[in-house]
Amino acid sequence: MEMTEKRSRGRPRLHDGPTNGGGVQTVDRAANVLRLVSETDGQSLSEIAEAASLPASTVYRLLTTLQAHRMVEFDEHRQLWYVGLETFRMGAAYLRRRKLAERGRAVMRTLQIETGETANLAVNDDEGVVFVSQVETHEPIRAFFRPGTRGDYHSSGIGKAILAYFDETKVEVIANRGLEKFTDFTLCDLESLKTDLAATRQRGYSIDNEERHMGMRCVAVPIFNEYSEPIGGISVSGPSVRVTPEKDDVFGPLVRDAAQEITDLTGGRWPE
Amino acid sequence: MEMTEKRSRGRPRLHDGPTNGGGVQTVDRAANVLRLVSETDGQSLSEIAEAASLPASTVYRLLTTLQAHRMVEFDEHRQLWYVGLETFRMGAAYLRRRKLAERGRAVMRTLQIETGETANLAVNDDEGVVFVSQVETHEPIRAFFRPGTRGDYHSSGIGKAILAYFDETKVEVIANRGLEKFTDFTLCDLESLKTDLAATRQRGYSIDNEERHMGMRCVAVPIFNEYSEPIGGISVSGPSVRVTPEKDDVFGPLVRDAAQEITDLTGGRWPE
DNA sequence: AAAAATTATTTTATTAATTGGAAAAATATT
DNA sequence: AATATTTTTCCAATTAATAAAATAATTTTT
Repeated sequence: MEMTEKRSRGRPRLHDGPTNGGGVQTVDRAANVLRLVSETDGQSLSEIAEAASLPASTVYRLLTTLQAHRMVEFDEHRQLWYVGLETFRMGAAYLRRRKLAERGRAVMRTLQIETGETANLAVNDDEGVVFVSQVETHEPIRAFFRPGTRGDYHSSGIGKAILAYFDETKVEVIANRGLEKFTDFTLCDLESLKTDLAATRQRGYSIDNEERHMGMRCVAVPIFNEYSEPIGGISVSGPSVRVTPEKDDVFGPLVRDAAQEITDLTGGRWPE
Repeated sequence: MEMTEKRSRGRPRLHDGPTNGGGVQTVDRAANVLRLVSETDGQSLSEIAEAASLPASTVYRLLTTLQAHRMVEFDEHRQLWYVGLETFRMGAAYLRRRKLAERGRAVMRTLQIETGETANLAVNDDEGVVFVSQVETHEPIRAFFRPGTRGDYHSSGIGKAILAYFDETKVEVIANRGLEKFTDFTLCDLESLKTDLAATRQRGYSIDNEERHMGMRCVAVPIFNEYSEPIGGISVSGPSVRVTPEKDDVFGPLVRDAAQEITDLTGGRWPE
């Protein structure tokens, strides 16, 4: 299909991507500080200043400004800075947009019960996938991701499910950025990755066979938007002693049905 | 056991609250813009500029700076701005430690004073509820739980408040594990339990009418997570001579307001 | 078809606002 | 007691953000 003639009003940008040079320094710094605060569980002013390579007085003013917006909070007791409720509130709007997590929740609960294992939902951006929601199994040994956790495309079940529906060139671009090795089974070269993606398309679901964490397997399927582009995916994950290769062709179709349902619920279109 | 009057290091602040006037204007504006973008489902530059009462060129530069951090994204098709994945990611850290007990503490103190009775906070796990925090009444006769105490779903006020918002099938699964009898009033069969849960949903709070300990009553309301799933609850409990049925429709709404406030503070969403 | 209106983006002169060093005020450490 | 940290405030220097205006595209009106 042709490009959907995306015609902007107004004067077009010189540089197509996000503005690289022409940013507002102060906001740039504030965003960095906010990210630093969100990445740790409580940090002192001096630690943040150190990490941001900025004078403490500057960081202090940025933090108090963000605090006025409740985007960060300060624990008087421990004298540490944390990310605030308002940042969470604004971020939650991201999920509301497609209502992916919201609408997917019921489907994931069903999937969790059907398989007995933990169900996960993640969305993609340029960098990789971000886990957004999880319905946990009741088994004592379980796969656990915090919401907001990042994962690479090549080393996660959902990531590989998405890659399988990307252009070949895009896959190559991602591979050229480097394929980090996490376990003995991680696919670290373009060749074996491509083979795996072809197999994924063939069988209709991807398999992460201890490629990110030893002893953990998962089965995943992508979710598509209205242009049949993959925008995320769901998976069922658990310890390899329970999520065995023998179960793949039971779990696979279940995950696939769930992904189709979520795609449907969010106004997406399944490819052909 | 008052505030552990923890003194800050460093020079003390003049104005104790969050800095109101002394913020960084640019960051202040950027935070406003981000909030505006997050509050609507796609806005054009001029709409945002209008809402922010700022010149379009200024807002443009703020937006592109936030875009470089992936905190907002721009839909080329529709020419509209949306919240970005990175805002979600950073906000998700707010839930890392939900700090339910910590954040609920102030609300519980208020509830204790309003009712004069002991306020309790519990969270659910697979087996039942676990009491994690308590603000005790000053009355000599009081309900006491040691933090970490477990309670069954069917025989505690908070447990029943939570059950009332579980799937019916999940309730049945729990009932099938057996409903232990503690007093003459304990609900030991699925039928009467279901009736009670329906009444709970109806009135907006659950009542434990000497169902666990003779002579003890309590009124409870659940606390919800961001998907409106119950993750715990709070209650007011005391001897049935003081916590009489006549007081239920005074205590009920008070507990409910408190639960709503804690839900809000911890990033949860009240169902519909 | 041409003109006018609308919208987004870039450029640039102006100056308001940010900055960061240093001092102050408290606690922590030796 | 003395010294070292840490947070917060203050302030003069000047950087960096601002907003108006220009530009370039599109859409609507004439």
